[in-house]
Amino acid sequence: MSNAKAQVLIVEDEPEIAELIEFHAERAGMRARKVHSGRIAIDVIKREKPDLIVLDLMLPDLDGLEVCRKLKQGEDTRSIPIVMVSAKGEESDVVAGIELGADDYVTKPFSPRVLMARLRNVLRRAGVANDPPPTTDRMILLEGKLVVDLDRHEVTAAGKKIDLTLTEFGILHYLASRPGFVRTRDQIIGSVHGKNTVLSSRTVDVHITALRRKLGALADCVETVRGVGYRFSEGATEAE
Amino acid sequence: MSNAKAQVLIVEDEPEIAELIEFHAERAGMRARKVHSGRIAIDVIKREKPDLIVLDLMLPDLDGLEVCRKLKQGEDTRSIPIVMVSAKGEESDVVAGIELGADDYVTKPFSPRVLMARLRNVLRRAGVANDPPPTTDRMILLEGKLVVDLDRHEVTAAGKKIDLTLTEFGILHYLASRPGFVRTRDQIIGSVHGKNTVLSSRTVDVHITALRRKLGALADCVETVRGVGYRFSEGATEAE
DNA sequence: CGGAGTCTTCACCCTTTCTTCACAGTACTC
DNA sequence: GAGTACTGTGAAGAAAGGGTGAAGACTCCG
Repeated sequence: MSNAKAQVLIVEDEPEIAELIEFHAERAGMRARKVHSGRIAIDVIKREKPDLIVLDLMLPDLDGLEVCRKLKQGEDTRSIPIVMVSAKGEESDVVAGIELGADDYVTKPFSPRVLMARLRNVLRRAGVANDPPPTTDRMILLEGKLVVDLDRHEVTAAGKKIDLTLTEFGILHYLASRPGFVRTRDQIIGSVHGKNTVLSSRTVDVHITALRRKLGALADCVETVRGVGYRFSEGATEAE
Repeated sequence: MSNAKAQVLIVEDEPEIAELIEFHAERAGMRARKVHSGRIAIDVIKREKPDLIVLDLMLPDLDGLEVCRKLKQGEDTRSIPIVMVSAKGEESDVVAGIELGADDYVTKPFSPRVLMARLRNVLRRAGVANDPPPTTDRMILLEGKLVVDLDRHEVTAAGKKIDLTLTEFGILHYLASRPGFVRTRDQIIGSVHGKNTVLSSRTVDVHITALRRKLGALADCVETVRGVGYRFSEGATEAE
C-alpha cells in the first residue's frame, strides 16, 4: 500500500461543481484532476489509471453510464472504484450504475462533507492509502476570528492578542487544529502532556473554563459536547 | 461483487413450504437449494457458503436457533445473512434469533411476495455493505437524508443539524449502521451502555420517542417492529 | 527561602439527561 | 367487537455531567 496521495479523476461538465469537488479532494489530501467530457475521461483513465473516479451521470457527449460500462469492460480499468454523481430524479440511472459496478453515488446537490466521506470510504474499501490531511501548519487561521501561531506561541482572537498559559495554549491549538471534531478529555490531556499521563479528567474542565474566560467574545468557539468532550466550533468553515 | 445468481439455502423440513420458497426464489432469479434438517444444513453451508440462508426455526433434529448460533460462531459462516421463518407464537424465538445475529424474519403463514421482498433486501444489503459485522465508518450516510458523523458527534437530518443527547445519538447510530436490520431492545441497550446492563427495556421506548420527535420529518425512519424491537427504515423498502 | 504564576484536585451547585411509572393509544387475536 | 398484548408518551424523581471558586502543590526565579 503506497503512501502517496490518492489520485482522483473528476468527470464533470459543470466547471463550478468540478472545482468544488477538486477543492475538497485536495484539501482531504488527494491529488485531483478534472475532465469535462466522457470521451476524454476514458482516454485519461486508460492512460493514468487513477485510484478513484468521480463520475457525473449527465455529460455532454458520452453518457456517464456509458463511461461506466466501458470502464468495467476494460481489463485494466475494471477495478478502479467509481463514485457517481447524479441529479435528483435520476434514480433509475443510479441503480443502473450500481449494477454496472459503480461503488457508490451521491445526489446533487450534495454537501462536500458527504461527498468526501464517500470518497474516503470507497478508497478505504479499495485498499488505497490516502494520506490524512497533515496538520503540520505552524499557524491556524479561522475566518479572521482566531489566529494560533505556533512559532510565536501566541494567540490572537478577534484582532487582540491573548495571553494564555502553556496548557491553555496547547488545548486551544489541539481543538482548533480540527475544527468540528470532538475530543475526549483523555485525548486533550494526552495532547498536552504525554500519552500515558494519569490525570483527573476534570482538570480539563478547569482549563476550558479559564480558556473561555480569556477568549472573551469567542468563548462560544469552545463547545461542550455533553458526555463526550469538547470541540472547536466550526463556525463558518465550508459552505454547503 | 459477483454477477452470478445469488445462492440461497432453504432450511425447512416441511417439503411443501420448502418448495414454495424454492419456486419463488428461482423465479426471482436466485439459485435455490433446500435441505430438511439442521445438521445437514450446517454441513452444506460450510461447504457451499451460500449468499443467504432461509432458516425455519422448527426443525426435526437441530433447532433453528441452534443452527443460527453455530453459524455465527464459525469464522467463515458468520457473515452469511439469515432470514428466519417462524410459526406464529414463536415470537420469543424470533427475538432470540435476532439477538444471535439473524437479520430478518417472516412469520408463517407468509405471503411469497413478502418473503421475497425480504430476501431481496437482505441480499442487497449484504452485497453493498460486505463488511462482516460492524460498520467501521466514521460517518453514516443515507441518501442525503441523514448523516451521522462520529468524529464531529453530530447528526444532520435533511440538511439540518439536530441536537441529540448521548443516548439518542448512540441509538440512532446503532440502528442506522445497519439500515433495515431489526434490533431488539436488549441489543439497543447493550449497544449504548455495556453489554450486561440491567435496564427496563421500556426505557428504550422513551428514547425512541424523543429521537423521533427530534428527527422531525425523518421520524418515520425509525420503525417499530412489533413484538421484536426497532429498525432504521431504508426508505425505499418493499411494498406488501 | 519567599513569591508569582501555573497546574491539579476537591467540593458544591446547577442543568441536562436518564430511568421508571402510569396511563393512554393501537395493533392483533379470537 | 371485545380482550389482550404491545407501544407511545407525559411526568417526576434519580443520576450524571459540567461550570466554577478555592485551596494546596509544584515550579521557576530571584
